[in-house]
Amino acid sequence: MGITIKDIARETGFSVATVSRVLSNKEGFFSQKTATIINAAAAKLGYKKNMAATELVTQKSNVIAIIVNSTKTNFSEAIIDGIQKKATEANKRVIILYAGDHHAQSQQRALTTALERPIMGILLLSVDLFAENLKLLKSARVPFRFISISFKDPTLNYVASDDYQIGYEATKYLIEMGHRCIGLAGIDLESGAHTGKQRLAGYQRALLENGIIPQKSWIQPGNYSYTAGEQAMLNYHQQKKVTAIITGSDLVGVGLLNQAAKLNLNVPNDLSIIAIDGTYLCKIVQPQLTSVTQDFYQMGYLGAAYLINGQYQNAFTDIEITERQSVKKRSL
Amino acid sequence: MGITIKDIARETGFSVATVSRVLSNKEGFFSQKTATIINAAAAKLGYKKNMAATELVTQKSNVIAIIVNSTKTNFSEAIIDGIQKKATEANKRVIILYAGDHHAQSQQRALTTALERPIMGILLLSVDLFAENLKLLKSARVPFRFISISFKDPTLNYVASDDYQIGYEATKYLIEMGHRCIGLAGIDLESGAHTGKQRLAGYQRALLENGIIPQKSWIQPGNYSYTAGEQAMLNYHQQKKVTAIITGSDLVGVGLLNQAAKLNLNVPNDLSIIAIDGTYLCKIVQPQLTSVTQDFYQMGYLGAAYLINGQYQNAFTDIEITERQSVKKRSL
DNA sequence: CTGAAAGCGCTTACAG
DNA sequence: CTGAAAGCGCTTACAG
Repeated sequence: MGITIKDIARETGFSVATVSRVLSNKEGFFSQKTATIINAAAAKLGYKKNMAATELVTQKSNVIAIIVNSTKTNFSEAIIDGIQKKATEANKRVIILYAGDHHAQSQQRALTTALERPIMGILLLSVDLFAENLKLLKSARVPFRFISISFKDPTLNYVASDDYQIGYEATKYLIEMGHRCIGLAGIDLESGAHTGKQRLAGYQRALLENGIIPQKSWIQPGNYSYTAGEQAMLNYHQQKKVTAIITGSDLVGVGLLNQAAKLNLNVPNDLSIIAIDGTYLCKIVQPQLTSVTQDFYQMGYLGAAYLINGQYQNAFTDIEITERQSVKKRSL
Repeated sequence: MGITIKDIARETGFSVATVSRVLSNKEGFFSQKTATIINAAAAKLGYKKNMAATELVTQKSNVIAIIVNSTKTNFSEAIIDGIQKKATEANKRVIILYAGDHHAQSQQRALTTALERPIMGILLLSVDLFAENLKLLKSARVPFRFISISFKDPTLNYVASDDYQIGYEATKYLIEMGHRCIGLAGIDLESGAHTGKQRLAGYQRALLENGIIPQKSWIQPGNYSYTAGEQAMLNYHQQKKVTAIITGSDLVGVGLLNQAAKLNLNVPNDLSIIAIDGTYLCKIVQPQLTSVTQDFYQMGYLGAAYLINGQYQNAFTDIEITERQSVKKRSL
């Protein structure tokens, strides 16, 4: 596949060993003079190192594999930017594999693609692995770490927001804004990750602390999608109880918002919404969605750093409430 | 890095040659009986083939590298899905590289990451390469193809929509809806790709065919972004001339829509909008955006097919007008 | 400072 | 049907 060090050796008269040394910059093992000659020849011939060969002999790789869902998780981009930043600083490469929209088979394909070549580690962006795929991943001797979702299982490492805190803060904020009947919509309570359950726990805690008894009907679980938001709104509308809703993602928030409009409900006058995530989606809808904003860039950066440094502890990144236009103070 | 065929050879008593043959399924070169033994051993030891080694010796690769912009091109997902589909059918792997937000350096990093290992080809998703990076790409002996943008340069292959046709159809549609003063916003006229220029040409053609003289002020170029849409709307508002606008992307359309709302303009009553792209964004805003819808999935599928088959012609994929809520018929 | 040689994990003519 | 051997593009002790 093109020019090799052998070609350069032939061209310059040096041995492949020497060529290899200057091309991989083994300081002290060559004179400046021969370096100049060899580099010139490399440039002239358009040499490109075959990293696969290097990885084969050195038995280590400098590539990080990211596995992402192809589902509409509009925040993966920020996470990836954070990873790239850290990777660049540490002189690592990153490749991305698509795991499809929560299908066992495409998950497996992505995993296999990553595992069947030398990589230094795997970062999984909010992909909730099927049991057999988790087993596959564990059986490989490759470090890995989840980003943006967390687990109870102590053998699984992650960098994520503190989802308990997210549920707690969102609820507390709405209570401070005068709401007492507060919905929680679009979170996944069935998943292997305990993201949804944690948010629910934080939500319940905040309610109880303020003397509010959580009602079962206030909770409309879902899979974090736009349609989950639409469906939840339909259900809330039948009950006519809640005055404010926390949505499991921005997309759930937008679905809910648009369904509310169809039902002739005005947000925030008739109904307040706070979305969890805080990506650009919150800013491009009308009214703009108030959100619990997660620091996705930081998640990516930290996740990459831990992977690169071989650190195995978990970490939480910061969250904050970003006030926009979808929550209204309710006078009692 | 884990179990190798040598380990399996030792375990089973066969030579590495035989192990290799059954593991890579060279039909006719082994008995069913030894296959059973070897496969069992491989499963037991948790063997994972090192494809990098295979690629080194066979001098060919089955991985397709996709290079994408990290910019908010919300349609890349559909393209990638199409590519994955074809790749899976042809038993190829795909890896994705992020080229950042139009920075020469991160483009180069993505390109290098792809080129410094064996790959069968490169697919570039709407990435407008800097001159030096295009040169780098051409100097490698790797087939490549652009997707979703087209070029004049005959050495560059692409699969895209016919942008002339897009400009033409969008304009014709608005004229049929009774509009005569029609804006074109957020398209890039400077880029190396001729996407923007083609759309402009189609637009002008449709205007002229209907006896309308194109006005320079009707054209507000930009970089296909949300902010380009906001800015364009501000400019149009000062002029108060156009009654309908074609936007270079869905995101431009949304930016324009929201800016219009800030200016107390009602879409579609005061102003009609048709967006080019037609991704889910058009459906999650209010009012929903009418669009010239591109078939991104098909672009990806076809692009991958051509790359895999070594076909070098260009191709156009279908477009269609999808009517939603942002264009209103204007009675004359 | 430089070269010859061994070896990373795999495949594949060649011989049997 | 199976094995010994050479080789893909690189790196790195070892010797000089």
